Amino acid sequence: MNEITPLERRPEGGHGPIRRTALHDTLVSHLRDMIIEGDLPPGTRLHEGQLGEQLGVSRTPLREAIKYLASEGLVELVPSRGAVVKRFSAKDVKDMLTVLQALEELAGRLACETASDAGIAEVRALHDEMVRRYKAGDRLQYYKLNQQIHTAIVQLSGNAALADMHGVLQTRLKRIRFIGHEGPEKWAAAVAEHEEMIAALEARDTVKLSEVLGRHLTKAWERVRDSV
Amino acid sequence: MNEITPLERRPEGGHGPIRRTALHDTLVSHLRDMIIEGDLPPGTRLHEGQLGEQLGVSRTPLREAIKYLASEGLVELVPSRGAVVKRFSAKDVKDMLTVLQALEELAGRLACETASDAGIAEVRALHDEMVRRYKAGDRLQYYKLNQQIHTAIVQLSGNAALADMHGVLQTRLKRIRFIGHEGPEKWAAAVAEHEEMIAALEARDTVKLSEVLGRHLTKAWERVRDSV
DNA sequence: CTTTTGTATTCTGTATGCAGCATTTTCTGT
DNA sequence: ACAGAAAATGCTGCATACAGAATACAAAAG
Repeated sequence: MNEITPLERRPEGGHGPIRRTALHDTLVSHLRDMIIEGDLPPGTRLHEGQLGEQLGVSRTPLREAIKYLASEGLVELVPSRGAVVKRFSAKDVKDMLTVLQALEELAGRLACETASDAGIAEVRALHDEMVRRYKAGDRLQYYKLNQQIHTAIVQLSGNAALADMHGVLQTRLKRIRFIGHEGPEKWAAAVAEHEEMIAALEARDTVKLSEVLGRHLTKAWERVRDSV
Repeated sequence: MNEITPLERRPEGGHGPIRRTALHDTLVSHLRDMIIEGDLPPGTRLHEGQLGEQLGVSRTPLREAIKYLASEGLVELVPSRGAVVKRFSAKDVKDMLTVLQALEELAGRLACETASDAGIAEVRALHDEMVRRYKAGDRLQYYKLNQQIHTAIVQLSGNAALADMHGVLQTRLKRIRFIGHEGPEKWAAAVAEHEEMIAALEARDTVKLSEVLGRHLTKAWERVRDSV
């Protein structure tokens, strides 16, 4: 929950090739973060004038970013009334996890078949780092690495469409997972599942990996169900 | 391949509750159709000034619609150069079909478990209508009903997220399927597969339905692979 | 004849302005 | 005092205007 701060514009006296990062992209990710991190809770009306002023941007690019997010499913467009941050019911979350499960099972299968050894090693590295963060009790970094690992496995599948769909759902769920702070024993269980995942991946055990990924998400539902 | 025509604005003297359909939605579907039907072939730059004039709309709502479609994956945003209609490689199409297959298998499973008898009857009705069109040799209507049936089955699953993801992929593939005109024997095979699908659904045979849907999409790849 | 550089044009990116709808507040009649 | 209507306010939706970047073209140099 941060303060709403103006967007960082590119430094005026910056040297080097003045890499003009498109405002559109910046705005989109900024708004996305604001929604995920709870600065804009579900149900909030996105007030164009006000929000634009806070971010230091005029209404036009802001509106374009909002339309983009609407297509992504993070906000809802109400005719003549602007945009509202979408609210997900418990069933919505469960449904999303069900689909995510199917997607990750597929990703696991494909990854075992097509991933390079180097790619698998990278995932292993992420995993080891995550375990370190877990042991250090660093929840935020653990959470981020956790997401990265799932994303990385999906990337290993080499299927762009799969990565797309997975990314959309992952984003929609980020907010939920962000608030879902499970207790120590569930947390330990989650880490253990991850350990199994990596082992299966390294052994290229298609069936096993698929199974663990599926189980992992079934449990994920139990871990977040009360937070919704 | 139609001419580019101005958007239909709502009739001036329309009676009844003047249902103000938002221009945004109209524009989005219009552009979507133009891309699917090939009026805007892959690689085409979406020229804001020109396109806006042809459609009778100013640049602002047009740009918003384009951003929306970009998020949907139909167009690509190139910084400082506007938007380009996305081009899908053969691998892209195959990847999309792979994911679609996983999603439809899931949908089939869920539909068998949760669909109402009335819902199944509706799908059956669509199917019968489709067979009629097939026998009449009406390709366009056959094609549309075909898509509707798949969408309907996904709807029966009662999983909104699943329907979303399926819809996005379905839309991206529409253009490919639109051009893919398979020969009579493959067409007949597709219809036969559909018949199996409906039968499995009516019998609520989870395994069978899942299997047929999967097989159907494997064959779909063979049917369109040459069109890509 | 080829290549390079300067200039002009075109298009995108952003800001602002105006009109219409929604909502809220205020006024009037009972 | 309360209900209904009318006015006023605020916001969205769309159009237009302006500034900066990219490209195309042309002229000049090698």
